[in-house]
Amino acid sequence: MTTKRADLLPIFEKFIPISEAAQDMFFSFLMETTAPKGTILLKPRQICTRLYFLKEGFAYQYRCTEKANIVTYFWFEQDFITNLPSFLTQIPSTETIEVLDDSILYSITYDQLQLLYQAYPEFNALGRLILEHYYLELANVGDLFSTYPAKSRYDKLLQQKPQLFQQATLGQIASYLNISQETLSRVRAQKEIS
Amino acid sequence: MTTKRADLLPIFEKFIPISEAAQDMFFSFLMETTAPKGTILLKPRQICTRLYFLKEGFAYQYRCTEKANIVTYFWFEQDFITNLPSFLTQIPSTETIEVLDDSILYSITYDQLQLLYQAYPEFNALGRLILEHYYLELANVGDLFSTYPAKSRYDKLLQQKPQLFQQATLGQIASYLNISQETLSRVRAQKEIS
DNA sequence: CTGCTTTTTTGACTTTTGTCAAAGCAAGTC
DNA sequence: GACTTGCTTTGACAAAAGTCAAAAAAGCAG
Repeated sequence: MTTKRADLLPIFEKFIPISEAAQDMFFSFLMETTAPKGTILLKPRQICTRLYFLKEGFAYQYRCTEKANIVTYFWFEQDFITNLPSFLTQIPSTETIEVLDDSILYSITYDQLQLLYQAYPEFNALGRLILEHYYLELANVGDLFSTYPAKSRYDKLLQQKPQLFQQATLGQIASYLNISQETLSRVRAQKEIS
Repeated sequence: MTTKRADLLPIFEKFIPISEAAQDMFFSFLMETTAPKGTILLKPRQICTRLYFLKEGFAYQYRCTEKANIVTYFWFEQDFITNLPSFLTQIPSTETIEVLDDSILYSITYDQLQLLYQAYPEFNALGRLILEHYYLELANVGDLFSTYPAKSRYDKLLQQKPQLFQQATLGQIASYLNISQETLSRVRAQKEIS
């Protein structure tokens, strides 16, 4: 499908050029799916076998605890979705990935990716560069959480991911920020005054 | 130096085999340094140009704020030390890396590493695998910080990194856990009773 | 052993955040 | 327009953690 190529190639090329042959193998593996709002991409105790590219839509990840669901990540359009801890190690995930809006996804499996790594060394460079990108992303999230108090965390997130506040509910955002919904509400009210 | 080879090769081989030629290039770049306790490996506003391997010793990273220094990472023997955000992007660091015990370090520069990536594709695979390892490590740290309350964080860290409690002061550990030293002290006292 | 310094603990009090419960708002449906 | 249903805000109170100050304990040098 030419549209998949048109969607993904520019993203790859931002990192590193990929040979025609490698591209062909990659796109022959790539699967397109539509996922209606509420679709679960990964369940707890399940091994994450797919790496998704979110062409269109919105998704999030959460961990179920006795008390509540703790939101741990959000994905927007053009993001690569996967539970990296489970995907990289191929051990069961502790988290759930759920689609929050009707979405269009492209995906390949872990095994297919390993074949690509073996067949085309340049794919290792791409994998490394994309991983570097996600490492920096995660480091950024870590930064967010070392911030104190609640209000500063809110401000930082608002600045870093303004889109989030238009797509997620305040309950989900509060959970992600690791503060109660009530505290988030009060923090926002306070904000308006100053 | 044969000793560097003996120290590092087994670690590489755990991930992926490296050709003789690639090894030769790598070890020709590798520099050995001794760093007495208190040595600063990276200062804020400085670009992190080196990737270190901590053969022997103990080191940590902290961010200076108006109020205090916030500890953000610890490294033990056999760890790779670098400020990845600065090293990967080659933009100035916001953190300080300091050696807490007399240490022996091996290191290569960012530019040397790029030469290795270009000259030997297999190095990309190694880079990717090591990065995967550090991603998982960081995800783990993130996990630690999503834990609430203070006592649970302490328990988790105690379980995950018992060595830490023998090498770092409680003040440093409290800062790393993002709780006050007094709270950490009380949490530990509480622990003894039960 | 003795005095010094550094680290850790304890106490009293304050601030921040969480919890529970109820009320307010908004969007969509009949 | 009235009625669900889901999301957000507000209020009252409780719990957790921070701060400041001082005491106790542990390490070290002479």
